[in-house]
Amino acid sequence: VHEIVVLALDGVVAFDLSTPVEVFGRARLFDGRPAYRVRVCSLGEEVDAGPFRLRTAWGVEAIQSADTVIVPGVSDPRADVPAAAVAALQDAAGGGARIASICVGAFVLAATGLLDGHRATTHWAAAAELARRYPAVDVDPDVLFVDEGDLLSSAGAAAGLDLCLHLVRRDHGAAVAAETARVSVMPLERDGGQSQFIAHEPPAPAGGSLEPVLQWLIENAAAPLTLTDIAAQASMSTRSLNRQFREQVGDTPLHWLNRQRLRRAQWLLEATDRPVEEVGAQVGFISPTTFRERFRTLVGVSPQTYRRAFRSRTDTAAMLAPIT
DNA sequence: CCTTCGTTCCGCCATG
DNA sequence: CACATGGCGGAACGAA
Repeated sequence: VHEIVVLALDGVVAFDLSTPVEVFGRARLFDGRPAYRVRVCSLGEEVDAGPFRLRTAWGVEAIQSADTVIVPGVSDPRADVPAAAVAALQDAAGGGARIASICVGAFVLAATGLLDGHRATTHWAAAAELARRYPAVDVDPDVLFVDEGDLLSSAGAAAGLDLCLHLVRRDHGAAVAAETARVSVMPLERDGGQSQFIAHEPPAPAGGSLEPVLQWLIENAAAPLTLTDIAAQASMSTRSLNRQFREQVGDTPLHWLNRQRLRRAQWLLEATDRPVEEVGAQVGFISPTTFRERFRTLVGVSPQTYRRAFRSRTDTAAMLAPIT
């Protein structure tokens, strides 16, 4: 059984702590057996969790046998991370364990140096501070979570749910993840719709001569681009562009571009009150109808439903975990 | 839901 | 000859 160990440091945010406990703890395989064994460990006897104290049954040594270590946020991200915790996390990573942070848990992870040279995210309000303190970490504040293979990080509290479900999907497939989401009363759309929430595909498939073009595409996604435009930018023929794209990105140019547009649209639906039609127009869909239809086929629900589902869940999160 | 029209994208092949 | 490019045409797809 896959071993999950959650590291509870003093000041641990209860919401972040319970997210992995609940999600992984509820995940079931097809035959009904638990998909994970979940343990919470701590440095000392008791953990100060703010409004309450927590007694854990395991010490940090539990981390050594973990397949995945989860690092929840702590109430003061600026606080020094205990050396024992740093050492334990470094050992775990050295031993091949997967490590994921939730919310400002990214500060703890960054303190180990493991994030150096990697992309990561954290709670939006703390992103600038993280980037300032750890310049070697490539901080992306605009995404729900980042998957760098064995190093993952998620944004604000609610995004921790997405991250955990993402891991369930990676480990046991979409069906198990969907069932877990259902049991946890998560809106389905976030796990049903594929990887639209993953900010960056895992390690950029090297040899990306198209990399600059991709960057340019992302920046100009709002403009009405045609294949010819893109080919011109890449200074190659449309034929070659199509071929290279398939080889390097594994997708066709326009299909990929639309995915970027939809990702941006999701973000706008989450973060703003702009009307659906406006959002569609702003990310580069000429016709509102087309926008709605494409959104639906890729994400699984209509833009309106998506916004509602997201709002209801972040409200809950904001209520339970007003972080920093 | 259907229909029309333009675009995309890929197999095939010539060319560098 | 191995390899990459790009033009051509048509089937499939997307936009309206």
